[in-house]
Amino acid sequence: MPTIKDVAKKAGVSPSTVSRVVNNHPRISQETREEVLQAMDEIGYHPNVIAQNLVNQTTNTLGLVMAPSTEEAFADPFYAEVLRGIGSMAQKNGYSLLLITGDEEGGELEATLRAVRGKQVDGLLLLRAKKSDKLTDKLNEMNFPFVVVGRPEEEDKNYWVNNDNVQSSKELVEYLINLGHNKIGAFIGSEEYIVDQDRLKGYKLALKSHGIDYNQDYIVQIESGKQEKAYRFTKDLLNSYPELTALYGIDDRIAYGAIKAVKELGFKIPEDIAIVGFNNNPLSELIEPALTTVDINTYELGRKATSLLIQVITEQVTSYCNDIVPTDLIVRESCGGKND
Amino acid sequence: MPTIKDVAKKAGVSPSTVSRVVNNHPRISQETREEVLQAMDEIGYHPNVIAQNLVNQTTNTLGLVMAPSTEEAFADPFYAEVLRGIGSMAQKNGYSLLLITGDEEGGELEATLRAVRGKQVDGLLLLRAKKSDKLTDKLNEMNFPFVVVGRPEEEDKNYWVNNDNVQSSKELVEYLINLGHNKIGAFIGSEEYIVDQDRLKGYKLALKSHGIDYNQDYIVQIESGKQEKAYRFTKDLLNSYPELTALYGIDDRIAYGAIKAVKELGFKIPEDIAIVGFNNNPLSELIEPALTTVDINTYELGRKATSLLIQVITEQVTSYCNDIVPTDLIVRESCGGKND
DNA sequence: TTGAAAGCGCTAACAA
DNA sequence: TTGTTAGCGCTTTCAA
Repeated sequence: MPTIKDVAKKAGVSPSTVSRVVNNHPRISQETREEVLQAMDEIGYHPNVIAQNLVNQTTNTLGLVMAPSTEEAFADPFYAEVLRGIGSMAQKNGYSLLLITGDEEGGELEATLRAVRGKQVDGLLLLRAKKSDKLTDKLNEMNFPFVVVGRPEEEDKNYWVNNDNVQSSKELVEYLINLGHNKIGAFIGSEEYIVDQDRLKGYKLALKSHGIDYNQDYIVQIESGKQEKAYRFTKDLLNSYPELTALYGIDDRIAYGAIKAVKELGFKIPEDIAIVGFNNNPLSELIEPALTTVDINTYELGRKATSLLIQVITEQVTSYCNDIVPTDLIVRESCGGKND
Repeated sequence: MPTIKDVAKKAGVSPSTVSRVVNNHPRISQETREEVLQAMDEIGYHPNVIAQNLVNQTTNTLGLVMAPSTEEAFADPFYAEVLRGIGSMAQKNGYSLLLITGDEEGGELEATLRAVRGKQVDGLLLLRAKKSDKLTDKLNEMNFPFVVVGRPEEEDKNYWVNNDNVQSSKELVEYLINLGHNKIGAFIGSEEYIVDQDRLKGYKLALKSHGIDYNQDYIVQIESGKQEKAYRFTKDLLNSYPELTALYGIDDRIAYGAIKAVKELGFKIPEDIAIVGFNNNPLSELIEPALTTVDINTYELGRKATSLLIQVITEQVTSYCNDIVPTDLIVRESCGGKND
């Protein structure tokens, strides 16, 4: 592989001159520029990016931290969609993407620190924020640029991009309430995840603002995406609390499990039981009944997060800020009320 | 950020000694090793990976070439799943993953060459092979290590990992034939993609071996994943050829579109029309009726491809070879015949 | 406008 | 077992 020296020799100039034409340095004569370009072309020269990275102390690469494990990560359409957005924006700005995953629970912390300390990335995108996150603490301590996709615990000590989960969850539940439901079972994720807690908060707010008492018994904890569990839990829940007329799944896939269970129990959807989900999984319009859910605009989330990160890296933004991506209530058939 | 020199100074040794303990060089006394380790710890030293890469002329990074554009790529669960497999194997062997995508049609060629020439990756994984692929030609010319996921045109001039699409497609169609179908409409992708042509070949072989005439009119070209189109094309197809009793989608998502159309036309599945898909999309067991399809073991495909690539890079394998990952026919409800 | 020289942080002969 | 030295391929100051 030819180096900058080879080009220099061929063109009869110094390596620094070649470097200048490679980097479009302005103060260089048209003549030499052309000679050098020709020489580069003739011997098939391409700059060694690693060497550039070393001397420039920058890599034009963004790290993508997927929590908690690759295995789960890619199985979730949320990731696929947010990756689309990230990829599109990164590319547009000339950044590469380095995937960072951990092999075990929490393994991504080590992997991430290695990439950061090893100077392999200029900044990080953290997908899915945990409530107490050692990684964010550590990164802040190191003063390393990163953007959280989701709302971090310390809202004003981080850059982040998120949906307004509280508000959209509230709207979703109010939609149910307006349809006449006031006993609504809900499957919510672990306390560890902020998204889940935000959505639960929205649920509570909706009840409150309509003067409906919150009943802890109607809330079932579940890991997001665990359809099989949702299926079983739904049966348990409806057996224990036959007064329920609606079910709220923290994730569309949870709702699918619920739908299956409800049908098997012989109830009709939406006549006997209304069901809503969250995230607008592509399948939700195909399933029967088509699921009423919230579209969280995942693609846009990815784009905005990436754009913000690049601004942070290039110091176009210097004080903590965030961006809220709007959501859309997608009314389909699982609650009736299509005309609402 | 402390460098190797700082550690050397602190520990009272030379930089090369520090380098040796970092790299677990054997010939080093226990004493100095410990002193150095302690010094590293005290000043918080971590090797600069970029500098290591430059001097070692290797990056421990695999490039992932996603064709044709990020946007489409991540929307397909195939990618998500194959990424899982790749990620798992890469991690296990200490390799990082660099995502390479193009911003326009064919843009990934440029992006890939830049990464290769820039020495950013040690090898490449090409996802989804095109029939005439400039990239593979170019890479072979440069003698750069890569593995194709899918079957490349020149089978014995590349390393590749694939499913036996011809055979599994044949089995799928034979399954339909055994159920009594002999007029089977099929939605197949562009001629450009080898996967699609292989599956079409399997379709033809199945008919032939059962003495059924092949009817070109029953074959509709479609881009894989285009559910909306499949929906429209299905209506057209069934209107034009009411004699059809079964539909074959090159991709489960195509089948979803077909299912929707068939239902709307008032036909029953599987009683009036049987439907099969391909790829075993996670949604296929949820849709109604649950879709009979072929599981292509995408995760394993990713793992095997990565493993092979690493072998090629480390020169454990030096002559062209390939690996076939077995598929499984997944019989669900969309054709009846559950007991077959 | 161009070149010489130093240096980014690391590794590896070679010598001691 | 350890240190000295050169060099990976590039950029950039400084001087011309």
